[in-house]
Amino acid sequence: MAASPPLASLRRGPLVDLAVDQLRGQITSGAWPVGSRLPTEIELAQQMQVARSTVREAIRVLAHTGLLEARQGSGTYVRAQTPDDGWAARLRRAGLLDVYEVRQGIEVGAARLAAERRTDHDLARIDEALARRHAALAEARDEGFAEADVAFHQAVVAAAHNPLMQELFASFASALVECLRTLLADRALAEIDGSGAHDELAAAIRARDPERAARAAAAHLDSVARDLRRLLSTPGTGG
Amino acid sequence: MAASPPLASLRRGPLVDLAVDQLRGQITSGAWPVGSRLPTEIELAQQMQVARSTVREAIRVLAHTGLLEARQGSGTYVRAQTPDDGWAARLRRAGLLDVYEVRQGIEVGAARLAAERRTDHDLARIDEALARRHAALAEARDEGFAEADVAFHQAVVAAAHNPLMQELFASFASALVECLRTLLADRALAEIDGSGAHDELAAAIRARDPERAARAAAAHLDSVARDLRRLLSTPGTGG
DNA sequence: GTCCATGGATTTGTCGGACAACTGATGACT
DNA sequence: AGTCATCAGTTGTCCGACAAATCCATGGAC
Repeated sequence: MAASPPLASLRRGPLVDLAVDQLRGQITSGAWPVGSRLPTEIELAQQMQVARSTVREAIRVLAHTGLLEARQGSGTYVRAQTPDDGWAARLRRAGLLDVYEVRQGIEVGAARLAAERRTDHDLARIDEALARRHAALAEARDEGFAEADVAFHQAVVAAAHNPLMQELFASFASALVECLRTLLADRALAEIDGSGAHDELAAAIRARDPERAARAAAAHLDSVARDLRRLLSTPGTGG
Repeated sequence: MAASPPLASLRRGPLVDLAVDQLRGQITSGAWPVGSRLPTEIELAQQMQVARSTVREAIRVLAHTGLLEARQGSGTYVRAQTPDDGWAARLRRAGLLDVYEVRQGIEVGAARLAAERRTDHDLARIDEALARRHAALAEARDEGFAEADVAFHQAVVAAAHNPLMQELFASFASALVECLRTLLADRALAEIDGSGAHDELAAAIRARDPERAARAAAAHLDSVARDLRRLLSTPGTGG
């Protein structure tokens, strides 16, 4: 189970740092939602094949950065999805288009890596989000659609198995939701779908075809970026 | 219920948090100058009247905020007097490959945008850095080469006119220099040039050809990434 | 004299177990 | 029904042991 050949080399550094990355990955990827309770320290230690003290040091680090909160006698809970340093504020000050352009670059690279490194578990998460997205699209539920769409992209990035990428993307999430809201305010839900671009991306990742995945991601993100540019350049909607 | 009793409990919170405060106080107050070595974990435990594991958790927290650095077999040292902000903390701990992969995504996108938005001034900066890079290459000056190379890429990103992208890339700079150093330690300077990939990228930006610029950037970064992966996955050079 | 390897001492990294402190819920008693 | 004691579960802290990495002094080869 723990043998994942194509993954990052084991023992890159101290075990604690690896444990921190792994736990943070579960949070930033959305696998552990805000407010949820983590497995007990003993269970985590068994799952990661390390001692409880190692898990404790990792949890303490994340608790000190604001991502986790440990309550004695009760358990450890997810407090936030991204650290609350000045990085969030800087993002808020940046323009939507600037954020989207950076996201574009990251996600195209993530799509390529995801096609190379995805596990079956990654694929299941991607498919699950995609199914939710389809359902919301069929029922024309805007808010459900936005949530599922972001979850889909987050699952793709998670499949790239790059902690830094994952965290960066997670901090973009709120801005991306705002992008979607901006688009939804102007256009009908059906126009945003991108004519199955998401299905194509998922299929490419399933087929482990990096170039195809990168093309699918680039095409979709490009078209959305064009829409966003046109929309934001016209002084139509104040907001 | 939560009314604080007249006798404030000696334990304001978990012992570890108190230990963190105490250690941080020693650093921020200057009692422990930057670069100095801390007492051993056992000595600290005796001085604070806590167990070594408690001291360890506290040290780990401060290490992750950038104030301390623990070196196995050597000791724990003061790394900075104030916590480093933003992404610096996260980047320092991330693997070189992770950073490079994110950089890859950003710079390919930046190359495309640069081809669309570059001004004559941007072009001049790019050409100037490229000339310095060529000169350093001809004279086989490693350090000058690394500096000029990073300056070139930074100029390309600047030409994209996306403040967020620029800031993000700037925070990568130190990690990129380390990537270059890793490569230079293994290979000859001539092998790194990439057979004129930089000239091709500059030419594409000059010609305002986004797709050609993106292709040039992707090709170059991909080849370097492959070298880096091969180098970092083999335990050949002990760093 | 200079250089290297070599082995011991030192220090952090990880492990496993034990008990205390606290929480939440269950069940007994009034 | 309400109140309280009890108990299992979880985090907090402590302890001891060994592994891994580093530092340094010692000594031999040249």
